[in-house]
Amino acid sequence: MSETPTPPSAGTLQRPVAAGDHVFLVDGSSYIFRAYHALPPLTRKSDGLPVGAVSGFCNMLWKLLKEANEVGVRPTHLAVVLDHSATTFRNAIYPLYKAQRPDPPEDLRPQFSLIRHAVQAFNVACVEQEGFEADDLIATYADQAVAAGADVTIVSSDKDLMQLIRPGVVMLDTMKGKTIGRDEVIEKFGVPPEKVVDVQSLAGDSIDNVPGVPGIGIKTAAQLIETYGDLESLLAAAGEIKQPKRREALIANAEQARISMRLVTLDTAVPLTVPIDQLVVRAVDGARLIRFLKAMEFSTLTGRVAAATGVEQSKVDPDFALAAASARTGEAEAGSSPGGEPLPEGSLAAASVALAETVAGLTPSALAAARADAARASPVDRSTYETVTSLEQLVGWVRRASERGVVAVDTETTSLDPMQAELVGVSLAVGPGEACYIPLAHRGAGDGLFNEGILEGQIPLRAALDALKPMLEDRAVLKVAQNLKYDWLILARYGIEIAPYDDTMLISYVLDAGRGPHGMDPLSEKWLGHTPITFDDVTGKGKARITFDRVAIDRATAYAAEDADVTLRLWQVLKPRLAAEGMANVYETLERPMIPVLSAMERRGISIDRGMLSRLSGDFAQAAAGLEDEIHKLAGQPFNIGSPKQLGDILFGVMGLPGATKTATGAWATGASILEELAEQGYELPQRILEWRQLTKLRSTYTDALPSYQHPETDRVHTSYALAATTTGRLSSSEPNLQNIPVRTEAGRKIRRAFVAAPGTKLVSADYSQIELRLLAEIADIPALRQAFRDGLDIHALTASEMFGVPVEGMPSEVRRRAKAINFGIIYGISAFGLANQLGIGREEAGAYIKRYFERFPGIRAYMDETRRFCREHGFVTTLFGRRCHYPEINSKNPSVRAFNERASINARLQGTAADIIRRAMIRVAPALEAARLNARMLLQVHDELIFEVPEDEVDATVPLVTQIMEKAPEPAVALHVPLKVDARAADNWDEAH
DNA sequence: CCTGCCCCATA
DNA sequence: GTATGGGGCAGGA
Repeated sequence: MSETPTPPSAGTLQRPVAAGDHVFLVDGSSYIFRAYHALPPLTRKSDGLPVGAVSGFCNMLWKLLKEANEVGVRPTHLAVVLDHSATTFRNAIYPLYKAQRPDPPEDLRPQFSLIRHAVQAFNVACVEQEGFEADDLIATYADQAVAAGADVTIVSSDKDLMQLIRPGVVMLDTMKGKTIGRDEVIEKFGVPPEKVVDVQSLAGDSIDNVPGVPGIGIKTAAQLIETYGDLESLLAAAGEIKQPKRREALIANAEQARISMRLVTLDTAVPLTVPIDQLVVRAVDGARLIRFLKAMEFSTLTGRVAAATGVEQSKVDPDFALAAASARTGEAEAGSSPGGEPLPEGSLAAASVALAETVAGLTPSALAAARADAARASPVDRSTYETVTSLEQLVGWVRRASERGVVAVDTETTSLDPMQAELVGVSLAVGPGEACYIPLAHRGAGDGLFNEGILEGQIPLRAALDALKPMLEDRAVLKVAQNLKYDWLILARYGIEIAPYDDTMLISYVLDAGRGPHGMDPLSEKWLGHTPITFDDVTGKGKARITFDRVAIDRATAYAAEDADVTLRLWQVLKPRLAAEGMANVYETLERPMIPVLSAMERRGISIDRGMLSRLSGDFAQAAAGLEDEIHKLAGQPFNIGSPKQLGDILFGVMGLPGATKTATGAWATGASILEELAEQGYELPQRILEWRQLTKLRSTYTDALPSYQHPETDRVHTSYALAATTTGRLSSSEPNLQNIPVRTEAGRKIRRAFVAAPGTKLVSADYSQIELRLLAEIADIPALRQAFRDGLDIHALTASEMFGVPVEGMPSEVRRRAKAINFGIIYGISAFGLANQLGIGREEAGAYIKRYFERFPGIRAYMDETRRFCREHGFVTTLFGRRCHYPEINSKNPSVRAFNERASINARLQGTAADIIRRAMIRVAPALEAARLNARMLLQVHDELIFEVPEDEVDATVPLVTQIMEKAPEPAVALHVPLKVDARAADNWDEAH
């Protein structure tokens, strides 16, 4: 590359400016605005991120550095100078200065920090300084350069910089491709550069809100300055001016003109934090630059840079933190299906490789391995954590986060319940060991009566959030959290919507579901070999537990900053594994997008009829009390019916009823099936006990518990969904568990009736019909079953007919019931033992059923064999959408453990695929409703059912929309050979809607 | 006060 | 036979 000589000083950080040098000062801020308006809009192809200004900026910078530029000289020193903040010393002079400047347009905003990344990628100095405008920095650098005998080119067309032009200093308008020198300034202002400020202080500037003298514009100002020499001379001689209006205006606004002079005059004495010597041009690192350009998807420039630097671009991956795959929140599909079928959406195939910040030649798995090694190598050192107590400190951390492009975030609050929690502090980590805690609402460790006030030395909460919000919402800064849904809910209540984001818990879940817990402490142990301070350590536990706002700030810093530190390290270890193990697609399409979906559902909650539950509770209690008397009478003595131990003694010890069996621990078994057996034989006591158990269960678990979960402000019940709790991909619900609300018995359904629609709305319940059986037909590839579903037949009756040779017409219900049990048994990984239990028949008979079933449906036996074989070989099974469910004990020497894992793995493919499908539907519902301008809100998910709250007059429009989304949810990733069927209904309560 | 066990509610 | 969460009891701290 003889055309692109390495600067003589390459590799050194600084070299004094000397005669013959050429200093280029790029006015970054004004360039960005200009490029935005002048260039055609450009968005990144794969996700629509606006990048027009970034593109223009990169092309300009490349030209300056490597190709012929208009000045015909290459810089020895170069800096991109940016405005740091809206407030500068000029606001002290004149508060209205730039006060009415509108916010930058929406699609320009995210480009600012991208341009900072660009400057870094070019290995060019980026200068910005608190309290000064870019123009002042440029003025100061220009002065120093000229003093040292160097030439200066200011890359800008901003008229405010024209005052700096003099021998040795020119401006360069790269977009118009022309230089601006003395002549051009005279053309614009009518005066030479040294008198530009005089003209500007008279003419003012409406855009920057420089007042000037009313009625005097550039032309008149130039004329006056031409005549009188400068502003002061003019003001001194104002009385002599002939035109009365002009005379009066000048006299009346003399002071205003002087203020304007101070506003427009650039400060050439800024105390520079980056000395001019450090602006020396450094060698471009081709790979680094290409990483950035690829992430931006600037293919033309990437090609040029590759050619000029000799870097093979195919060996460089896009910058992981900036690439579309990381920035998106999961709206797109994957590049290819797990089965290898090509899909219409292709963008993610390349992007998932981009997840790793690979250097050229390092494969994703090599990177993942290297990261895992490195994680254990650098120990966690809590002593380096910083407590952030001033806004200046905080701004520094925010800036660092923006520069790095990745930051781990954790919130500390007053409660584990995100619906009740108040923010107490925030911790950040920008690199391993580089972490801080920002206490915001810590109180004294008082007894609750005294020391109530917020401790001093904390940044006011609002100010801190205002400082954090732009970074937390900046699309160029990836936020990493552990169990983000919690922090998302907290921050949402403070008006912050984090984007883009990663969740280490979900990454771990995608990679290792079934291989252990995904909480931070176990993950830290597993991957970092480090034991973090536990929450209990800091807050105590049980009765002695204190809320986090009472934790001493230094202690809180150690705990909270460590959490952020550990989270970032976990992310570094786990994230590369996604690409290496081909799981990025599952994470991005099935996990990450669920965070906002579930957050919204939890935040919304569901309405319950408290009075109805209270009445039910009384009814149940009364009925149970009656049964209790009866039971004691039948038993011949009072005892605790709720104690299985005592009950077993009465039934089998005292009364000597038949069919006694023992549990694993040697106690009498008193489960429902045993009591039912006895009841059928005519014993009255077991029947009464079953009734008593049902009533007391319904009362304690539901009618009494549910009202206690009503939120004090919303008056609704807000469950919590766990995304990483099951091996199969199902969600789980807790506090309260709304996925096990009774439905089978009449008494139970009364509880369901207490889940009601808000006034003016209906509850709509939409559930998949026999989804797992349909997926069995699909996955096991059973043509007869597939066809039966396509024909809309009664699948259990058909199974019975095939197995027992009974015609479907007039089939006895008992025959159909048996076939139904077998179908369910298949889904559960059938065993003769289990089927026998379910049907109340002998093991041999059950075994014969299974044998006959497999004879009739050999494909299903093949499916089960293949699943077992695959799981034994790999330790996991996959769903249709590529989710992996791990069964590490599948090869256990213990036959019953092994058999259990085989059944679970057979079930997991079906249950897991169904879970994937409803997740896909859930992710699509909100955008579809919005597009249709419907106001329905998803409230609950119960594995194969979604419950919505729908304005009454929108029910008719909402039901088909939701049904359609659910039935088509597998598409386009997977084209099923069986139809999915969804039943939906609207009513005033959940029971009638279901 | 915590833990293991039993039992039971759902899909 | 699969997947969960939770309440009450009983035993050990």
